[in-house]
Amino acid sequence: MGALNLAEWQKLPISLSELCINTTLRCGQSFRWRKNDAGVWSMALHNRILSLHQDPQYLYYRSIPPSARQTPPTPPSSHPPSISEPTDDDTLELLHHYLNLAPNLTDLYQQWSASDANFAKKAPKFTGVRILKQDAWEALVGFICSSNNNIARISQMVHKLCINYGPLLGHLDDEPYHDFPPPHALAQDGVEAKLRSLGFGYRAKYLYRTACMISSKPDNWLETLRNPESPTLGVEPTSGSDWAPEGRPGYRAAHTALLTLQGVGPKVADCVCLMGLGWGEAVPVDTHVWQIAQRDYKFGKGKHASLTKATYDAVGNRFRALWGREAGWAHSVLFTADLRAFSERLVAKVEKVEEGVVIGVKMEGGDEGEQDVVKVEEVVERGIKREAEEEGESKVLEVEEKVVRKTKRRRKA
DNA sequence: ATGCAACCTATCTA
DNA sequence: ATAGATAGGTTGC
Repeated sequence: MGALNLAEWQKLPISLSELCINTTLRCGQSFRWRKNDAGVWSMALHNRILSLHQDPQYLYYRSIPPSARQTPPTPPSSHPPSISEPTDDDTLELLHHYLNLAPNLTDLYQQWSASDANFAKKAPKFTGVRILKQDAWEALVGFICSSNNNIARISQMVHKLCINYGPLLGHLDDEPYHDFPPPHALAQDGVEAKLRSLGFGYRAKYLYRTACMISSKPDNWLETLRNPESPTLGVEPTSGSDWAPEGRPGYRAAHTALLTLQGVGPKVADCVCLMGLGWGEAVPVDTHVWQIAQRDYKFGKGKHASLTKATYDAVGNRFRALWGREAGWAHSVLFTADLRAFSERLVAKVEKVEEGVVIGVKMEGGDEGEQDVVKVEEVVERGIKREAEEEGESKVLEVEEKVVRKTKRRRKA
């Protein structure tokens, strides 16, 4: 962890409340970031390899530009003489855009907390969750892969797409980094069979057919569906004349257009709207969000007993009415809180341990009461397995196992 | 308009 | 140890 020479990195002052890459880059938005043992996140992006590291004061960044590679794709003479190589300012601009740094996340969290007690309760453990501005095509492909799937396998599948169909940009830590393949690369004969052999399952056909459909449209078709408001500043009142719980007309139009693609249903369409097209009000209702809607927002009964198309829209409208124009951002915070990969943050905090006896246990992130004691106990167990794989903090593990035994006795007492 | 089985696969769960 | 459920769903009947 400590063998990083950060002196050679560019840095940007930013607080963990405004951006937490450790949460944002692995909460199921983007599937290509990889973290090494030194805590450096890397990904091929826009013809370069980008690396990130964060501490409480700064976001550190650096990129391996095309010029550092063996064979530049374009001769230097084709560039204007003043800008012969990508500069670090260029990278900063790219970062600012990709990480979507314009909106003030702290203000937004405050707004959502003021209008929703449940958000106020859950959010403090999951600050700095920011919606990335990803490429729309990449988001589309990634979320077509996401159906009936888990984040680990989705990431693996996207990686295979890049390896097999994306241009090689270079190496880092002896590993190849490929850029994301363009639509025409996936619209070739034989792609479906190849993807099946690579383990994509029934999504192989969806990807091939959607790639063909996108390739047959004008090049900028996806871009025409984008939110034209360049940076979405979220601090203005959300009850403007153009605002409705259904969302803005441009968002509805984009959503409808995306539904015509193979393998794209309402949930995937909303993921692309939110993370690829800049529509902050898009609320993807997946299995997690549906659970949340039932548990914390009184859905799941009467008219909205099951997740039909009508219920899907009702859930989105409810959250948009509650959280406002950046409802999709707030949704992602609660979604992240529900992910198993982050369940360790809901673990009860051990105040003191003496001779194997738990003296005090403080619950965080849940209601009081018998029901939740059982819930937390389950979360603790999953948290242990998770940590054992990733961090290997043996002392913490021992303590938490004792917590498990302690709380287990209270099961259904 | 709602309900339902089928769809690929790796991992978790009981 | 092993069948069943689940993981950021969509499709077609």
